[in-house]
Amino acid sequence: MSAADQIFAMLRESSQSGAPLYLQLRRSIEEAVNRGLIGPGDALPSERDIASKADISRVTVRKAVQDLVKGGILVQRHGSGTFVAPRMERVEQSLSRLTSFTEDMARRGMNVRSVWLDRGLYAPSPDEMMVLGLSSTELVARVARLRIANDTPLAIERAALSASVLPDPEAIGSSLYAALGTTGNRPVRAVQRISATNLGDADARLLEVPPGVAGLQIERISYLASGKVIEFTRSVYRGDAYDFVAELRLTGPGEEIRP
Amino acid sequence: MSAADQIFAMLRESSQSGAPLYLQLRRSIEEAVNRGLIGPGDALPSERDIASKADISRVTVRKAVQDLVKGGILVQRHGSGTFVAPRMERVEQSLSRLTSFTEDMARRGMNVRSVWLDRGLYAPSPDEMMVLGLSSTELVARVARLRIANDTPLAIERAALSASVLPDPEAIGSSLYAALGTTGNRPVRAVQRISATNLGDADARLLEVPPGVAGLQIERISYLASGKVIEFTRSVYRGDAYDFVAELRLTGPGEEIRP
DNA sequence: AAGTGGTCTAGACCACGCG
DNA sequence: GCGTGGTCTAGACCACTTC
Repeated sequence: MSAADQIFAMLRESSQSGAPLYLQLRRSIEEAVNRGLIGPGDALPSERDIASKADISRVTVRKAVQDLVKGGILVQRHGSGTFVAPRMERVEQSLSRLTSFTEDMARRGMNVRSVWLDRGLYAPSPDEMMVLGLSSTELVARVARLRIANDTPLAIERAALSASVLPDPEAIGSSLYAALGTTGNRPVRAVQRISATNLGDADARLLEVPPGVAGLQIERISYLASGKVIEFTRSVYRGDAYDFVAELRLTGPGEEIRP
Repeated sequence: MSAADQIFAMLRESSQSGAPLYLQLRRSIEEAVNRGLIGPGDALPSERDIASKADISRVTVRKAVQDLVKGGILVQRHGSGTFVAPRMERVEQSLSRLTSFTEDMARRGMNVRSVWLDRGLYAPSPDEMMVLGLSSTELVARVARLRIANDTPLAIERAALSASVLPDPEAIGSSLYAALGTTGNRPVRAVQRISATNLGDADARLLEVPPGVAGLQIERISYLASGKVIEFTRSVYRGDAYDFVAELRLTGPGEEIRP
């Protein structure tokens, strides 16, 4: 009995449950993956094969499979087939220290590179005017990068700075902060806001995941020692590849704590 | 021209783009919402109406609408209709202080309550044995709560503690930490790991969101002053309702920073 | 009872990949 | 060329809400 046939066996067992067919099928496939009957990289039968063997329509098979693709369990390659998604080892990043993406990854023995998505001077958006304290006649420097580790895209970083501190975005080498440091504009403090979002089409394509999977959305505002805002960065991280780690402390004795 | 008709106008304009029909329709609806032509709470035409007016099949309409539901733009109520999702004001939570959910929300003037999902003593899972340092003959106390603010479910918290520090989980009042404090077992420090995930059916139902929307998954390990692990909590937060805020600092002078 | 979303079907054509 | 996933159709029945 082939591994994939286990799926059909489980399906038959659940066939009197009254649950929708696509749910029964979805659970059967999920079970087969969780039990290791089919492992990462293995191919599933084609949608048409599943449909005919399980005696359900291809539309219904697709609904089950699509759900699992969006959940990151399966991956589909147009013209090629449907496969169990490779297990992704997650990367941890500290939430209490300003660290370098490049160095962070290098310390983990990962091969890192970036792709420029955008570098230039623009008229500021209302958001940027507010946060960076720009007037509508000033310009904003935007730099956007796709961060890649071991050939896996991990994050999209879109930074905005006043053009007065970064008049020539094209001149940045591999490090934005190094460029800022040469003019004494290196941030010493930042505040980050983290939330979850379903990735849109554009971001999903860049990060090589199906649209709709969960991602971490991060807004960072960086400050100079003087307290002036220097940088406003909006980033999107792959939810399946990233863990952010934070340490919580009691700030004083006698503090009330009831989580 | 009714507000909803704007959708069809936009659809006709994009009809020569060559893009898939469901994408054209999805974008038209998204645009109408973003431009405020239809606001939160407003009803969309029924799937059948959209299908006939736009001269496409209902299956295709459903694909477009489903995508927007999973993205949190629309909500559907079985038997009632499809509506623009109400704008959710996000709640911010600090990532550097151990704070109380109840107090945090009360400070914001929100009405808070919890629903117990589980309270009891169990044989520990391998995870729990590892983290809490239990042997397989010891028991683990599990307490799980659904956190609700202003009648909106915000989070599911599932805590695990050694039964030796919480022998009677049923005896907890509204505050786990208060119960721990009476025996001198109140944590003073915690480490959190944050990631993003698509919510599964069970969690999505509890949080009253459609399955598959993005949520924040948080693992917290809490420590006593002695350094002993006291609590292991796995939580799931609604991604559309929560922002976690962290402050980053340079830990010392001369530190390398190149994000 | 009428209208809504939820599920399901059988069949079609297109776009992509692989040998 | 052949098999794969990607899109689309027209029609059906069920389950739920609302009147």
